[in-house]
Amino acid sequence: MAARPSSTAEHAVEADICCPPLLGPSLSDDDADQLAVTLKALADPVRLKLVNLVARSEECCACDLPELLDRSQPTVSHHLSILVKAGILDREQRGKWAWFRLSKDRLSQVCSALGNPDC
Amino acid sequence: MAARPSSTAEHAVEADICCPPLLGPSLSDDDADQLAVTLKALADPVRLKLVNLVARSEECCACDLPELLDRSQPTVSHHLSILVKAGILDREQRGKWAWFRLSKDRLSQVCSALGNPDC
DNA sequence: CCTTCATATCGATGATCGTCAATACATTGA
DNA sequence: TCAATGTATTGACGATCATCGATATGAAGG
Repeated sequence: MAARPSSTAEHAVEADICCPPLLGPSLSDDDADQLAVTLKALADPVRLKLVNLVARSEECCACDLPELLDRSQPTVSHHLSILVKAGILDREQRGKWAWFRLSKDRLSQVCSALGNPDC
Repeated sequence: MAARPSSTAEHAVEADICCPPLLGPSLSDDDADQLAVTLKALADPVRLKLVNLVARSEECCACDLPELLDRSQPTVSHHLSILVKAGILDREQRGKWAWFRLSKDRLSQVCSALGNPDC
């Protein structure tokens, strides 16, 4: 043999109907781009800790975060804006303070896009 | 008032016990770093399409991927090695061809780290 | 061996990213 | 309106990244 390899697994497209798009049917260029944008927003240690802090506290005042993260105020503000732009956090202005909450929908979307492990 | 803001939500740490680490208890620096590494590996459109292709076909020969992804052979090889190093794909050499399969464990880990939406 | 061919590595380049100091903007209270 | 203060934006810098052409590695067949 050695002409051209063919998979030993017969069932090319099978099961996994419950888990679009990553484990499910074909992933379009647009879907891949969009999912990558959201994952990029999460793929940073400082932003993960931000999400974790906000999730644990139900809501967080921006004024506390530079100290908690050991980062400068501009850096924290930068990361917060990325998370808000990605739809992962919601921002609310109260007087001169900015409060942030988790927007759980987006995290659920990412989770199901990665394929529910219970499939 | 205006001395120092305090959250309007009384229950600071609550529920979400089922979903460590992102939505659960405190996320350590090491956990944040490790999760960020895995998410970075996924946070690229080409790599997402790679994972999707492999997942849909049960296994994939590297020889087909440059054409399917419209990328050069070195670029595809580079992305594959990142996914293998991140534990997302498994590599198996068969003769002169390299075959790749999904290592579902790692995706499940990421999914539960992001917090199961069924909480 | 030697050739063929699939894949990996190297080197380079342009783009994006994380970070901070400096500065601008916005809200409050006097 | 002015001073104080919380937050966002700007500008810059070093680091990392995605990409490809050229080249090296490695396996199969003659």
